[in-house]
Amino acid sequence: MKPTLQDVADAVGVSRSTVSNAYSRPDQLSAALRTKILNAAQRLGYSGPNPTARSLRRGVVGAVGVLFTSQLSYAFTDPFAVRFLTGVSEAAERHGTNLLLVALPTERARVRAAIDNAAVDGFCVYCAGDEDWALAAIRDRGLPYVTTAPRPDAGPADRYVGIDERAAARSIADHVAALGHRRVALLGDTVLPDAPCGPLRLVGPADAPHPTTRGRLTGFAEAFAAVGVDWPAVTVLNATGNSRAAGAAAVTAALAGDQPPTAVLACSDVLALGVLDALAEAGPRLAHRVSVTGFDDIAEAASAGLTTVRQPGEEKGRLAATLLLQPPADPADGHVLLPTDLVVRTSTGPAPRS
Amino acid sequence: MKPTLQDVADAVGVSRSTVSNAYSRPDQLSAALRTKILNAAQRLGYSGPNPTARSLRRGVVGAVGVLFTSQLSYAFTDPFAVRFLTGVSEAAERHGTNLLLVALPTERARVRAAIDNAAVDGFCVYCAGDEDWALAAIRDRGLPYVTTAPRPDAGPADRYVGIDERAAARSIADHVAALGHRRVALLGDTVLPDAPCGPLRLVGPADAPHPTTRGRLTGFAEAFAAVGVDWPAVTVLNATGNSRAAGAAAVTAALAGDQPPTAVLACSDVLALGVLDALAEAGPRLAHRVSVTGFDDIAEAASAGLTTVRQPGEEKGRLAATLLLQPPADPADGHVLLPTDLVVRTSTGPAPRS
DNA sequence: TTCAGTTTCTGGATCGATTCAGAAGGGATT
DNA sequence: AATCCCTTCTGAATCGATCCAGAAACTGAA
Repeated sequence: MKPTLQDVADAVGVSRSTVSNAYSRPDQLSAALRTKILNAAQRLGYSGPNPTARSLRRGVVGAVGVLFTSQLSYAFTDPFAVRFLTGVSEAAERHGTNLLLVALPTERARVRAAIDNAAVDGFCVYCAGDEDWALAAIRDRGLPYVTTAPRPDAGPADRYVGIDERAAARSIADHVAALGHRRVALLGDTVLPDAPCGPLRLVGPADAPHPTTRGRLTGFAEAFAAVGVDWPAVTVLNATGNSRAAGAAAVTAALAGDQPPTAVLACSDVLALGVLDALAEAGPRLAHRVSVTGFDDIAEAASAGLTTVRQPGEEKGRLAATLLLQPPADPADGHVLLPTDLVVRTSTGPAPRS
Repeated sequence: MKPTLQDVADAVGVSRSTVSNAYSRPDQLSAALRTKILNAAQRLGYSGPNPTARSLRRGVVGAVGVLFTSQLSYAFTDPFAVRFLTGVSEAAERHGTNLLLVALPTERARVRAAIDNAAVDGFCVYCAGDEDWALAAIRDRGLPYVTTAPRPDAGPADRYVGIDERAAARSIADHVAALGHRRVALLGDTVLPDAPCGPLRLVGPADAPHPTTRGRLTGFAEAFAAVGVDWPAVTVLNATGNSRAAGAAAVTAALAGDQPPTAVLACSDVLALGVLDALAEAGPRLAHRVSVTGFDDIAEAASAGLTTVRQPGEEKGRLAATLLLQPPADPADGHVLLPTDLVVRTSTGPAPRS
C-alpha cells in the first residue's frame, strides 16, 4: 500500500502533525527537520498528502465544476462553449483551482445525483435553458454558482455574467431591416421543445421557453416591427440541434419554396453557417442573394464572411469563474452584462428589389 | 451548517450506518424505513453523502484527470486537442466518471504539486513532448495513466493510444513528392526548444526532441530521400507556437526569398492554415502555386481545401479513457496504434516546371 | 537564577462518510 | 420447543489528513 503521513512520521520518529506541517506549514518546524522529513518521504515513496483526505478535513475541495447541459461531447462541438470554457480555465488557473467538467444528464432523475456527487466548491453553469433542475440541486447543496444569463428565479445574491440578448439581436436585425429586407426568416435551435425541423407557428417570440432564444427572437421581432413587418409576417424556423447540419436542414424547405425569405437571421453562428451551406447547395438562384446573419462571432464566422453579433466568450468565462472564486463585496457587482458588437461582413447585402 | 449523515440518523432515530445504506445499498434495509429516511433527509436539507468523505472512505474518487501540457486555455485553441477531449468525455460519461482538467504548469517545481493535488483515479495524458516530469509524478503517485503516444521510457504495462507518426507523415510526403516537388520546406512547432521563428539548421530529423515532431519530420525526410532529395536540401522552418499566426510568421521570410519552396509540409493543420494565410498575403505570385499540407484533419481543413493526414481524434480520446477505466486483461492490448488516412484536397498540386 | 517569551513539536479530536462482524427479531422447519 | 436461516439494523473501526491547545525546550533579560 501507499505510505501515509503516519508512515513517514514513524520512519522519522516524529508526530503525524509535524509531517503534516512539513508539507503545508513550513514555518511551523525547523528547516533541518523539514528536509529530514521530506527526504524520508521521498525514500518511502510518499507523494504528499492525499488530496481527498485533505479536502475532507479542510472542508474545501479546490475545484470548480463547469456544468454543461447535454452531453459534454456536445458542448465541445459548440465553438462558443469552448471559448467560454477557455475563459473559465484561465481564471481557474490563476486561482490554482482545478476544473471539473460535469455533464448534465438528460434524465431528470440523474441530474441531482450528478450534482450531488461532484466534488467541487461551486459551479459555473453554462446556460442552455434546461438547467433549472440542476440549479435547484446546486442550491440545495448550498454551493455557490454563477450562470451565463440572468435567470427569472434569481435572488439578489445570485451572480451571472451575460449579455443583453434582446438588444444585441435587435442591433443585427436593425442592420438587416435597414438593408431593405422585409420577407425574413428567424432560425433558432429547439425554439419549442420537441418541435419538428422547419417552419413553426409561434404566437409571439415570448412563446419560446428557452430564455436565450426568446431574448434573441424578441430583439429580431422588435426591429422588424419598427419597419412595419409585424410578427405574423415573419417566418420562424426550428432547428433540431445547434449544428451546421441542423441549420441547413431547417432552412432547406423554406428556400425551395416559391417565396423564399430574402434574409435569414439565425440565433447562432453554427446555424447560420448551416444556412450558408444550404444556400450553396441550392445553387446560383439563391446563393449570395439571400442575406444571412449569425450570433456569437465564432472563428469560422470570419472566414465565412458571416455578419454576426460578437459577444466576448473568453471574457464571459473568465468573469464567471472570477465571480465564483472571489465574490464581489457588493452583491450588485455580481450581475454583469457584457457589451456586444455588430460585425458586418459579406453575408448581408441589400434586399433584391421585388 | 449543512446536516450530515449523523443528523439524519438522529432525526429518524436509526444508526448512521442505516442512513448510509439508504443511499448506497437500498437492499440492506426495508423499503419503508428507506423512504422514511429519505424523507427526513429532504426535510433537513441533507443532499446526500458528501462526495469527498465518500471518496476518502471508498478509496476511489470517481474522476479521471486529463493532463494538458501548457495552459489549458491554450489546449482549447488546438482543435485537435478539443476533439481528443471530446472523445475522453464520451467514454468517461459512459463510465459515470467525472473529468478533471489539469493544466501542466510551466515551472517544473509546480508540476509535481499539480499532479499530487489532483483528486483523480488516473490520468489521460495528452502528449506534447514536455510531459516527462508529469509522468514521473504520476508514476510516483502510483496512479494509472494512458498517453497519446508510445514513450521511449515506457514499460510493458504502460498504456497508450497513438498513431504511427512516421508512416503517416511519409504517406503525405510521398504524395507531395509524387507531384514532383523537390524544393520543399518542413514546418513544425518548437522544433528545437527556444529556437527563433523561421529557418533552422538541423543535422537530421532525429534532432527534434519532441517525439511527435521528430516522428513526422522523419517520415517527411524519408519520403524525399527516396526521390533523391536528401536532408540538407530540405528547409526546416520553426514556428514559435501551434497557431495560424505562428505558422504564417514562420513561413513568410522563406516565401519572400528568391527561391521559395514549391511545397510546405506542416506538422499540424493549424500551422498549415497559417501558411495558406501567408500565401494569400504574399499575393498572386505565389498563391495557389505553392502546395501546402497539414496534419490531423481538423474541421477547418476541409473548408480550406487543405491536403492533410486524418487521424481519428475523438476515437483517440475515447480509447484512451477506456484503456484507463477498464484496463485490458492482456497488457499487449494496452498499446494501440490507430490508422490514419491521407486526405487529398486542393492545397496540393503538381510542382511548377522549373 | 528565575521568569517571561519564543520556537518547536506532540496528542487527540475531528472532517463525513463506509464497511463488516455481529446482534436482534421474525419465520419456517423439524 | 429447539434449531436454523433470513432480514434488518447497529457499533466500532477506519479512510488520511488538519488543527489547536498545550508540553517541552530553548532564549534572553532582569
